[in-house]
Order: sequence, then C-alpha cells, then structure tokens
Amino acid sequence: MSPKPTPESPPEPNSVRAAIRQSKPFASRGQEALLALLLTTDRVRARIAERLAALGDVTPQQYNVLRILRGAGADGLPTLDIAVRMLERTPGITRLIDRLEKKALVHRERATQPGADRRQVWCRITGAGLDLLERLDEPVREADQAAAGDLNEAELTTLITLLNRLRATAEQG
Amino acid sequence: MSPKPTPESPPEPNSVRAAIRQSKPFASRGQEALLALLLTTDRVRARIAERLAALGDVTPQQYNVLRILRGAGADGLPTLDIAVRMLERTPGITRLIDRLEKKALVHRERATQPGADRRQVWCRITGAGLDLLERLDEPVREADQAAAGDLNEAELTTLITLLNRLRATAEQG
DNA sequence: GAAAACAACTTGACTAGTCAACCAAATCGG
DNA sequence: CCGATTTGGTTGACTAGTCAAGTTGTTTTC
Repeated sequence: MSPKPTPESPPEPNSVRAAIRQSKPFASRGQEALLALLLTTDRVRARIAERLAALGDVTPQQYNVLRILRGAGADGLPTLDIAVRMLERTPGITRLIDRLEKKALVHRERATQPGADRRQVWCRITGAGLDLLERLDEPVREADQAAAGDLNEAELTTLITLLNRLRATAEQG
Repeated sequence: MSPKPTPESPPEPNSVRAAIRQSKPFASRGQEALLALLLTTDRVRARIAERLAALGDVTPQQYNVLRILRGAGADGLPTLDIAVRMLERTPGITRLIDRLEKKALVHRERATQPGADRRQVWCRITGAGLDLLERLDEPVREADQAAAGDLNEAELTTLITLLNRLRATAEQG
C-alpha cells in the first residue's frame, strides 16, 4: 500500500481509515488488521441481523438456537448443552430461550421421569419453530453465498486459515 | 445420538467445527469463512474487553470515546460527531457518554456562546480521562501487537485486503 | 449415610446496541 | 418573515451479553 514517508496521507476510499474518519496512519499493520476485523464483522453481523429480522422476526442468536434444536431432533436438549454449542455464557441462554418460548417457537420442560436428572430443563423446538426454520433455509443459504461475495475458493481458504490462527492466539495469549 | 451413516470426518482440532461442536461439514467455503469470522472476532473482542477492564475499568467503547476526545483536543466535539467516528447509531452514544460523565472522565456542556448552534452538546475529556488514557497507552499498544501474534506483515496485508473486500460486499449487497 | 462439594440452572444488576418517538433549535421556501 | 422541514440530541422499550449470587438436585467422601 502506501510507502508512508509522509505524515498524514489522506486515507484511500474504502480503507479502514476512511471508515472511521481517522487522519493518522496506523501505528502498525497489526493494529490495522485488528480494526479491519472488527469493522468487517460489525457490517456482516448487521447484514445478517437485518435479513433475519425481515424474513422471520428473529435475532441471529434466536435463529441459532432454533437450528441447534432442530439438529437435536425430537428429544431436544438440556439448556446448558445449547449454551455450549453457542459459545455463550450460561445466564444469557436462559433468557434467550425465555423469549423463544414466549414466541411459542420452543417448548421447555423440567425433566421428571424416574432416573432423569431433575435439575435439567429440556428444550425442544415446536412445530411453529420448524416451520419458521424451513421458511428461512433457502434465503439464509443464498445470503451466506452472497456474503462471501466475490472471494473465490482459494481466497476463502486463505482467509479461514488466517482467522483460525488469529483465534488461536486470542484464545490463550 | 444419531448413527450418521456417512463418514462425517471428525473436526480437526482448532477448526471452526470443533469450536462449535458441530459434526456436519460446512455446506460451503463461504459459510465456513463467515463462521470463522464471527468466532474469531468474538474471541478477539473478549480479549480486548478483558484487558481494558483489568487495566482501567473501562469498556472498549468507553475507551474508544476517550481516545476520540483526546484526539479532538481542548475544544472537544459535539456528541454526534463522536458517534460518526465510532460507527455507532446515535441513541447509543448519548448513554455511553452519560456513563463516562458519571465517572468524571468526560465533561459535557451545551453550546451557549452567541453564534453557536445551541442544539449541540460539546463533550471534552477531563484531566482524569487523560490520565487514564496515558496509563493505558503502552499496555494497549503491546496487546495490539500480541493479538496480531504470529502473522507476519505479508499475511496481515492479505488479511486486511480480504476483510476489506468482504466489508465492501456487506456494505451494499 | 449425612456433610461437603459440585452441577444445572435462575435471578439481579450492569453495559450496550437497536428502533421509534419526541423536543428544541436552525434553516429553507414561498 | 412565518410555517414546514431538517438537524442535534434525548428518552423509552427491547434484545443481548457479562458477572455475582442464589436454588435445587446430584455426587463425593469420609
């Protein structure tokens, strides 16, 4: 990119600097990468949320729970097993499912059968939940494709590799 | 669980699939990339938040506002100018600054001078705010370096380029 | 075979982000 | 120069994520 001998060259269109209206160049490539990561994810997340809200009046997290429960089949899953698959802390999941239950997309039931662990609360997706997911399947697949946009397979692979390495660092720096 | 007739190769350690305990391979490279992006950013964000909370009892957004205000100098900035630089919607910024004012890191004052736009509320960083930032500068710079970790300059440049292209797509798909 | 440790949640109190509605000051058009 | 629109900002009502503390049921351990 820029040789940056000069102080304060104007940011190029579409650069991270332009996005945040910052006139100073970055202190380091690493800092620029970090900011690019955060900015990009914010945009992508917003797009996803927008689509899901328009199509099914659910948030991304709610959609995520529904898919996990569909995958779990008829028995459903105990609350905290969902949390593990969502990478979320436990208090959040309880209230998330509260809201799904209020919309009648999920049903909850404390385990009571003899021999069962009665601390667990089993969650399963309702018929309405399944219908909703089915309606969303196609649009979501298409949107995922569109999001990856003009990156080809090789570029996507590179991106995945680099992101996984960043993540490994973050997970135990 | 399910017998799953197909081979269903087990996820490799450190892969996105392993992270979310998913047994199915991804439908597409694009989907995998999207998920890697979201997962990685979550981890990175958590690391940053953790460091800032430990060092200065501020959240990343609060830190961000403080840096913007330091950059703005003695006059400070009107509320919404901060929002623009943060890529944030307006209602959020008001309450964010409410909290900074409560901590006495920022001072707010409605414009009253003759000729001024009296709708604007000027925000400026206090002495305590500047002190805090100064204490954080070094550790933050180091943490940024560490986060980029083992990626070299060329890899970082590649990553930035790919992210910027994804972002361009997301911004107006 | 009870006391202690642990596991599966739930609740409360924050920070934050989103949308919609609102108020007041500024500006625009006729 | 007066009414209509726009701009700057705040408020209310949600969803969501975080931490700390509680409750109830299960497992250890001596």
